[in-house]
Amino acid sequence: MPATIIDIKERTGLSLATISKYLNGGNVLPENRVKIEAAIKELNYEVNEIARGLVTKKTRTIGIMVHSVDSPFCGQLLHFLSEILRRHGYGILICDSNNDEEQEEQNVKHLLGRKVDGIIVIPVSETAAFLDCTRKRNVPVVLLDRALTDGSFDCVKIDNRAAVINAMDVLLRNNHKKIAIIASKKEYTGRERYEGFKQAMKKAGVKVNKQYVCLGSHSLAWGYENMKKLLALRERPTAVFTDNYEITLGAMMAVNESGLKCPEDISILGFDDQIIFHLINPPVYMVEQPLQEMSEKAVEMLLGRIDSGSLDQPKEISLDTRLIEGSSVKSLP
Amino acid sequence: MPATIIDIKERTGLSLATISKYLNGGNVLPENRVKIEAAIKELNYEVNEIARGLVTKKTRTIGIMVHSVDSPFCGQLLHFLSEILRRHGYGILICDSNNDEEQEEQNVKHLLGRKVDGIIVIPVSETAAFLDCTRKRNVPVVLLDRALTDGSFDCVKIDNRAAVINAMDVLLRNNHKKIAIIASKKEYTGRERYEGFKQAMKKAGVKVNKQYVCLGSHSLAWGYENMKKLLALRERPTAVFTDNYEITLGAMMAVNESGLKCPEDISILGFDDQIIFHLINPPVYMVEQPLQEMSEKAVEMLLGRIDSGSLDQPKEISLDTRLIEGSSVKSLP
DNA sequence: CTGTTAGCGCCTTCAT
DNA sequence: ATGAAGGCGCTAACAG
Repeated sequence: MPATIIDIKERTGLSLATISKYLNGGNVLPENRVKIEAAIKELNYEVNEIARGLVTKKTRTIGIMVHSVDSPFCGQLLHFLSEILRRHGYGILICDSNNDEEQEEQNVKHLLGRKVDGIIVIPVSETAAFLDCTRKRNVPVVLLDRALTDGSFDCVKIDNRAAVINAMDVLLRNNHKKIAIIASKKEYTGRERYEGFKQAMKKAGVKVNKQYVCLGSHSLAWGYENMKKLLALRERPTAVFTDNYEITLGAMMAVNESGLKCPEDISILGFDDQIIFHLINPPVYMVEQPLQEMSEKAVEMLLGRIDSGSLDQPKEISLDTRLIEGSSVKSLP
Repeated sequence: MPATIIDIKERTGLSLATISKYLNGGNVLPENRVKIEAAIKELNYEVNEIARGLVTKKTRTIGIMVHSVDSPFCGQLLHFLSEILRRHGYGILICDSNNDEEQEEQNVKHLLGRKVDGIIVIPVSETAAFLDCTRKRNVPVVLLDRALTDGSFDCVKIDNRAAVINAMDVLLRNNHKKIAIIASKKEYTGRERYEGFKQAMKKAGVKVNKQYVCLGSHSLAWGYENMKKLLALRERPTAVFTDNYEITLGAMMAVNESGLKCPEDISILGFDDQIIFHLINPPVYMVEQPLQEMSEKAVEMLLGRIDSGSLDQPKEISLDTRLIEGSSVKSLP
């Protein structure tokens, strides 16, 4: 049985109110403060956050829903989010949506029942229906990495189109024309990056060969298969833009396995910075997302809503990315 | 303001007790059940788990502490754990210890303050001191993957020595004698697997060359650097056992970069099954851990303790591993 | 099967 | 600065 505030009341002779005040950072006579602190130590007292939550209506807990815990991208984001939230005194309740919209919907309910103060979500769904109940309950939500097609929620993401346009410049100024893309099709990020790809090509006056456009799933397998396919084409592309970590990795493997060399035989431009891409040979040219900054902004926006209860117009923040130089792009004459 | 049980009491004219009973799966007259269900739907009522927790002293929440969220191994485990616990109606509070013992200690306190019903931990620390407070508070703990040098807690892990001995047989029966090991030094798993390595060598009557023993950190860099070092030796080993995912990956990169070929020039035997090892060329011979089974056992043990309040002697479960055939081992004459 | 009555541990007015 | 009392939303005895 853990000690309660009553135990320390009896131990110190003070009233509940005084102790509670101390616990919450209020002013207490120095002598009383000493007494209380002694009692806390001896009794090994610890605030019962549950009881506190019941009366304050704040659990100091943030729910985090990720499309897949089992993904390095989410893992890194979770790492930052958890560190930042801890610094603010918040705990985190993590839910794995497991790339499943139904699960995602259940997760929201689950978090709401647990009275989280707010929710950060890297969504699976593309529409906002699953978030309706957070509205009714007035629980603030911040979208991370992926925006939704409808509904208005705060959102922190990167400027995907600009990132791709900027990155594609590397290929274009090295005189690549036969440029392929392997990307995910349904996700917000995949769609946006494909847009960026098309815009970059258009601006450069380079025609997009339909055979070079491989839109499918966000998976290593998709990257692998399609790179194989591209390499087998009669008119092989000279460069490939790979849309995310999984796809890039799969594509690199396909190249290695084919006996061809990157960048001599094919150039690769990737998205997402994972340590592995620095270490393999050649190091990959890629777009780095500011994961820490994204996490910080997301927390900042969420806590802002929570603290102020503000219902202002939702904000959408698009952060800049950085292009990391590698040796995976060949310069063409 | 979410609806409370009182709102539905007024809406139905029933008493709190009846409604509570319904909420907890008790028997209620069919007509009342209908009334209650209607009210719940209309009022959009949802049990307040906080209030419930305050009285039942159960939060139906399990704390999970991992040495690093940002690691594929932990990510996969989290995936399974979260799915299994959800099935049992539990939520999870995840803490990232970030490979830091101090953080780990704070995490325990944090979880205890949040009154989790139990804790599953993949520890950073090697001794059990940081878990003392769980004892005082009578909160059950299950260790996962890594045992501690002292203290007695339930523990679910694999039989590391047997796994390595079994795996090493592949190298030995293919007539490898110059076998190196790159492993982590401090961690429980690293130590155990090194033990297994030595035993296997001893049993086979093969002497361990000290130059071939690289004990250090659990990191990609360690694998990379040491494989480079091994490849540069005058008397290069013919095979290398790599202790875990990160090290194996680093080692593979070093090989690729060196221009040498696996398995022609050097054979590799890895630990931990990650999809990437199936896809690279050559697919890696490796030990697969039964992550799902580990997760299930851990949950089972923990919920067992929670439900029964039993304080029986802690149990240690060692699961069997599976050897996955690859093409990364060459047969020597 | 249903209703009444106490709390769970804490924070928050109010007085003092 | 401190104390006394009431209540957060729910469940757990009881009694009927």
